[in-house]
Amino acid sequence: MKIFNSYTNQLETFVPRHQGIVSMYVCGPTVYNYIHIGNARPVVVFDTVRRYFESQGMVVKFASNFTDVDDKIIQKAKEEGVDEKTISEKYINAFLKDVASLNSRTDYIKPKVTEYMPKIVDYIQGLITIGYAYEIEGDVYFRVSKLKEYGQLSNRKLDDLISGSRIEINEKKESPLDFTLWKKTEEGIHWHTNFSDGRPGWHTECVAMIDDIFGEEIDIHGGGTDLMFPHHENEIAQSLAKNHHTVAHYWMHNGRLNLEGEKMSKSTGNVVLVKDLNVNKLAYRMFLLSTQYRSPLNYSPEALDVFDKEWQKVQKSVEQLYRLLDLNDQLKDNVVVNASDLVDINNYFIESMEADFNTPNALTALNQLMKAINSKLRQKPDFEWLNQAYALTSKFLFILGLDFNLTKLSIEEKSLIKQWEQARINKDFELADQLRQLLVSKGLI
RNA sequence: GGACCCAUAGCCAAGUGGCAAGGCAAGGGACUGCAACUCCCUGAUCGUUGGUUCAAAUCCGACUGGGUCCUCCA
Repeated sequence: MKIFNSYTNQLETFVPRHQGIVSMYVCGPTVYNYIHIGNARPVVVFDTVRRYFESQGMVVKFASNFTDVDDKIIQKAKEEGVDEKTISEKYINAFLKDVASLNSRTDYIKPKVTEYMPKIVDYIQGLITIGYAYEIEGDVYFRVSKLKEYGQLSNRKLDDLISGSRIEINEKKESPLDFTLWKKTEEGIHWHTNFSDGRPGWHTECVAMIDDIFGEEIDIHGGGTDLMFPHHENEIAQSLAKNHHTVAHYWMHNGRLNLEGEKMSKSTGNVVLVKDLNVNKLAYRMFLLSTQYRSPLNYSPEALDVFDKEWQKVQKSVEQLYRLLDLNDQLKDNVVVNASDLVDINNYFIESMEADFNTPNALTALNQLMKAINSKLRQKPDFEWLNQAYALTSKFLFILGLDFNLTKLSIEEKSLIKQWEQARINKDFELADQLRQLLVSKGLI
């Protein structure tokens, strides 16, 4: 398995710290609104990464946070005249619902800032103790100049950062690059600490959570490229200071999703929400996987329509295959795939995924498989081959997160389908058309 | 202003030194009781321009055109 490591800026062979176990952390949402289709990209990308490792027999320990303390949440709470918890709970639930609709797993560790406050405060206190942070008038800042590695991840030099800085000069800070760990405030939800009454900056939560959940370095840290600087750079800075390592062995960053060529973000209002997508959500997932995760991806309704059709084709082929096997009582479990054409397709699929999760090529393999199945469905049934093809299809769909439920036919349904087939053989087309209409209305063909 | 990325057929998109995958659209054909579905065939001097090499979409330089980050953002 090769993974492009953003920290070293090169393709590297993936070796987990502990054999057979993969630890992953992905930066999660700030919960003040419904997620848009761009927010869904890292969710789907890293869910697919997780699914692939699991399909290879590895145990994946996966965590992703909820930022439930933030200026925007406080502002929203004020606007709506409710407390912050009401807002964050509402949008955490909405997030999980949207994630599930994209067939991304929700069974992962979900730490919240509000539940991590003592550990975040301890983390900050620890940084002060070792001289990597300082407190001024109740605010606490990280002392960036003390860390010569700063800028490695985002490939920046300290001098460039200072000269190119558009950050307003904060007189209190020692250097404009120093970032806030704790901010003194009495507005909105806040906590009492030795430094002041206030709340944390947003860079400490992830490292404090990773420290607590994983105890040591993790294998993979994921997130969008836009988080590289400053957020991930600052995570690394804090971790280097406190733990002398860079949090993760592999840093993975997914590219942005643009809307009709324009940047999409909640703050500009230029958004399409996941819950408002009017196509099958799995078609949207397929669209997201149709481009390599590191490349930018441009969304347009027309582009999505293509995958809506693609998805329906796949769905139809898989259903037909399943129905045929079911109708003939030929469905089997634990099928070994050894037909040479299927083995070739499987090899291509696996090679693609092993090459830094090349999902576009994995989708090509899925396409080849569908084509092979469609051809075989027109021939005299070879149930051995068809069962193998079904097993392979199920595997591909699981890994890509495009799996969907198929239910076995009842005896009555089987009988109906057989009657329809017989009517056609008998050239009783009036009866055949009636039966076909009935079967279509039941969603069986 | 500083840092960085991208440019492959009408559209989407793989390929990162050895004759340019795949999908959509388009055209042709096959199958079919009618439908729908499906299958087969047809398309590229890889943005422009210099260079390195036996060999370049792929490496290096310049140019042009897009985009990202430096501020909240996934």
